[in-house]
Amino acid sequence: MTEPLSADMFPDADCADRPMPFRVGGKWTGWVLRCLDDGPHRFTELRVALHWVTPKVLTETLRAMERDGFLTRTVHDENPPRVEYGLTVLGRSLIGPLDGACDWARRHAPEIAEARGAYRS
Amino acid sequence: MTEPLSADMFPDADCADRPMPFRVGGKWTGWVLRCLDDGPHRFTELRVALHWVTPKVLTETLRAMERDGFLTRTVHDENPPRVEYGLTVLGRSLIGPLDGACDWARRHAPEIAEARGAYRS
DNA sequence: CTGCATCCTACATGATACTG
DNA sequence: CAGTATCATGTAGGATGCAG
Repeated sequence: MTEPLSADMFPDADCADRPMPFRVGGKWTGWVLRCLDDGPHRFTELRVALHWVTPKVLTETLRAMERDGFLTRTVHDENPPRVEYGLTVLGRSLIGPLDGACDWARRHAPEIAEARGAYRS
Repeated sequence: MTEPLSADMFPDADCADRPMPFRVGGKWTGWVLRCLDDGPHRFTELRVALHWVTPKVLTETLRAMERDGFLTRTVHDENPPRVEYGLTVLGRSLIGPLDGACDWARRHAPEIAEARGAYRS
């Protein structure tokens, strides 16, 4: 596990641009869950995968998820410092409903696009 | 169908106060879905059930849902005017994932509360 | 590398008053 | 009844720079 995360893990056409009526926590919480699904990863790895979110926002997201028990933050006492974030059992349990929401979005995105196109006034 | 909506349809203790990491659309979208699940209802009925949301916010929510094809707006040409909002098939299909999210929240709310209590620093 | 401090903008939400 | 118009506010999200 813990293969390095790809910067193209979330190509725009397939994720951000699709009308997604569901939100999990903050704007980035769902994506962090997906990033950590295969094992722990580091701060900068997450930054790259999440299209260079600003460190402030990423820190806030991670702190909130840690506070709610969705992930753990592990500091390895090395130089240079290494910090790893990994999902807890509770955090992992979020992935089921998250998948349900994503499946819905995948299946019904065309209908939403059509409805928006047909909407006038 | 279309029994009048109760003002206590969403008692605070059971909904708004529970930590809910999921969001469907805007803040009120999920609650509108629940209100319309049993059939069409009127603007003011929705206002009452949703704890007297301001008309501006309710209008914005309903317009957005209409635009995305989740509900239909029907104007009955009477006096006084009567407008009814009802779910489309697409809107109804949102209820499945919504239930999944709510079930998750119900089951794991205690763990989140515990994690928040244990969180220090 | 990690992530805090500061400042800033945009949007979501809301209160209040008014109209056909 | 079913909204619209206007104004106000809080918070999420982001840009930039600096520190351990």
